[in-house]
Amino acid sequence: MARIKDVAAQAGVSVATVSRVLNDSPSVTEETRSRVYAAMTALNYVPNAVARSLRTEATRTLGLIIGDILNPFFTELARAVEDGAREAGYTVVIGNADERADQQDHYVRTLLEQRVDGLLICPTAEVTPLIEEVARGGRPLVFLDRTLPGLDVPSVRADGTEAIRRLAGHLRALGHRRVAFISGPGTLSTGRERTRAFLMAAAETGLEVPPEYVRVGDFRAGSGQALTAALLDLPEPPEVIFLGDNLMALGALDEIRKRGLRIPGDIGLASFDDVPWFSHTDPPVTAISQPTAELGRGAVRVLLDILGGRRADSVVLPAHLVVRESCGEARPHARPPDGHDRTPDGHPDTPDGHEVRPDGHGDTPDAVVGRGTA
Amino acid sequence: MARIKDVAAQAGVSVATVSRVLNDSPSVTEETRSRVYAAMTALNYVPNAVARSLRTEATRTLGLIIGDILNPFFTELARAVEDGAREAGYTVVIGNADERADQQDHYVRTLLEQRVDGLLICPTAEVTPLIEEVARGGRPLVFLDRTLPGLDVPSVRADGTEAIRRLAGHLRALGHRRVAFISGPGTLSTGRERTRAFLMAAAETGLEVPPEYVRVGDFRAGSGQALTAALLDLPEPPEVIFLGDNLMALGALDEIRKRGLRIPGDIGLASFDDVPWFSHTDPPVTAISQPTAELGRGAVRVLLDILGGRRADSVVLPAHLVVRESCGEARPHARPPDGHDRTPDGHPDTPDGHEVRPDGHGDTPDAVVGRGTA
DNA sequence: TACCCTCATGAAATCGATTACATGGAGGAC
DNA sequence: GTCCTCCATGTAATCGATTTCATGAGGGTA
Repeated sequence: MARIKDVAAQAGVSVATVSRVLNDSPSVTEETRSRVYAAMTALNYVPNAVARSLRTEATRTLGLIIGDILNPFFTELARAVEDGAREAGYTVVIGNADERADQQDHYVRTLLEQRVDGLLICPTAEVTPLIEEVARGGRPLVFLDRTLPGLDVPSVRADGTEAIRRLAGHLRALGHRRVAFISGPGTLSTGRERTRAFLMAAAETGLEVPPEYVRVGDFRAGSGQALTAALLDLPEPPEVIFLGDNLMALGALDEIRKRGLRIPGDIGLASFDDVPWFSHTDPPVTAISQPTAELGRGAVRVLLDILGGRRADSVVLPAHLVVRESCGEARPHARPPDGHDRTPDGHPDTPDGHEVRPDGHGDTPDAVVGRGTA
Repeated sequence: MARIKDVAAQAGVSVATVSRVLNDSPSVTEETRSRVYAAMTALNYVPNAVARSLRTEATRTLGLIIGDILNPFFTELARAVEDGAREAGYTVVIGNADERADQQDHYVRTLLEQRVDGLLICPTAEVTPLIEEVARGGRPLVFLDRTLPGLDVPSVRADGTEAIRRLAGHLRALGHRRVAFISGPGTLSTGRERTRAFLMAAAETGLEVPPEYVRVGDFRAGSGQALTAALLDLPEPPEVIFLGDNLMALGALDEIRKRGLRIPGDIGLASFDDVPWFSHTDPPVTAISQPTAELGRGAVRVLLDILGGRRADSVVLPAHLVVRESCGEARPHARPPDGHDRTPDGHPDTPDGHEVRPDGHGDTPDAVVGRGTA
């Protein structure tokens, strides 16, 4: 493979000049420049980013560690991160923690060895010694989606409190009283926050939530299914089950379908996270939609701010309730022959403040910014 | 950041010795080894993979270029590739071509600059000059899912011919005659092969497929929706529409739902690609399932074979028909109170040879191997 | 013509690891 | 006691780029 030295020889110049051409230095004659370009194409020269990085101490690469690559929320997030990074000329290396702290740490180590310029982490557990070391070491680091307490690391995440409050109101308005919540692990900030928000909203709204109605899953399909089964087997099962993320909702759908129960007639269902196919299930699922794209791009922006030596603020974006039919929204029996059978589209904010959106595509929420982490 | 030189000083040895410890060389005293380890932890030493790669000419990194990161088929594929690579001690850098040849080439260039040890590419278009150069240059390269003609590059892909034949039989058995196909671009091997397989199967089975029933989409939701609309607007619309991939099926569902048509009563639907949520749509979608995990891990294995200097064979794995309800399978009107409302689970191969699988989870198919590409 | 300034270019050090080769001490054989 | 061997360790070259500093040609001015 051709090296810069070969290009220099072919063009009859020094390696320094070739390097200047590579880096668009202004102090190169137009004539020399074109001779160098000619040599590069003649030799099929591909600059060696490894050598460049060794010298410049920069890889123009960002590391992203997500919780679970099979979770569409994280893949959407990853896509947004990639988009933002590419626009800024960065490559992204993705690590899949598979919701395991050891695997998360494995990727942190690998990415540090690879000398990524900065890290975006969706932390999978509580503070590990390695994460703490990275944070204290002052390495460019941003938490995404989830945060860790006690570290001075900016974070970019969504806040579902208001959306959950609206969901509670929606359920109450439909006449439901007994609502269960299957949350995520208490070791994750998202798990804790959603539980707290749900309990608060339930109390405010007057929903009945006995202790056995609050279960802790692991944000994966299996636990959603198992815990749904447990709830359905209670002497007095809930009228509605609210799932803490889209994978557990998938598991819940499996369990409900397996039992031959009808939604929302026999059991109502709602989910945190909105995914494209929620509008195609039987029936479409009422969900809380996170501004995934804005989260991903926002996190890249914050990280690039740190890399650029600018001040980095944490970002909190609101999540939105998307009402569909899975909690008992009226479903017309006769469909009009010519078109929509539900509320028409086009950002219709209903009087009680939530969004009725049969198609599941989002709008751009406004950002709430604050300094550092709690 | 601590360098190998600092560790050497701290441990009172030379850098060569530290390097030997890093690389598990046997010729280091146990006592020296532990002194070096102590120094490394004391200094929080993280080896610099950039410097190592420059010297060893190996990055232990594989490049993967997928067609579209929003397509669950490709994200599943990516996950399988990552799993396989991690087990072998490799990191994967993913590039998202977004189904655009220029973006694909952009990532090829970037990955070459990063000196990945090998490339896995799901080619997004016909042979570009860059791809040809890479192939001719003898760089470790494997095509995944899609292939390109005329290049001596091994490929790992699924063959849907038999599954499509079974789908045709299934449709015929249900009494359908007029079946339309929305294919992928003719520039992609998968688009061409699926069209050819469908036309062959239709002819064999006695389905009516006038030219206006065969449309060419781009494997993305938008085209699935638009082309479904076009088919439904025909003077004599088809009884069933078969979509060439899961994203176009999503678009078709959107269009059908928008028009208030019922599936399968008003229009039947089937899809190439199976995704987890197809069993939760209204109604569950009959689909052709590709052995995604085996494809991804198989491709890594082939690439590692090339890297290890072993002979590399192309791999072709069969796809499977998964019958659900969207083409007219009988749906019970009364559900039993205690459980399943459809065919029971457990790998039931029905007499006519296809799999009836309400849950959408797969089995391991047998591999068909052959030398090189066509 | 002499002097100085500008600017394009080149020579060589450098980044942090690996590794071929050199070295020296311990131990065994005679 | 001498010599040879083996083996743990050290010295220094190397990978391919960037970058600092030196250099010399060319041009403008007095």
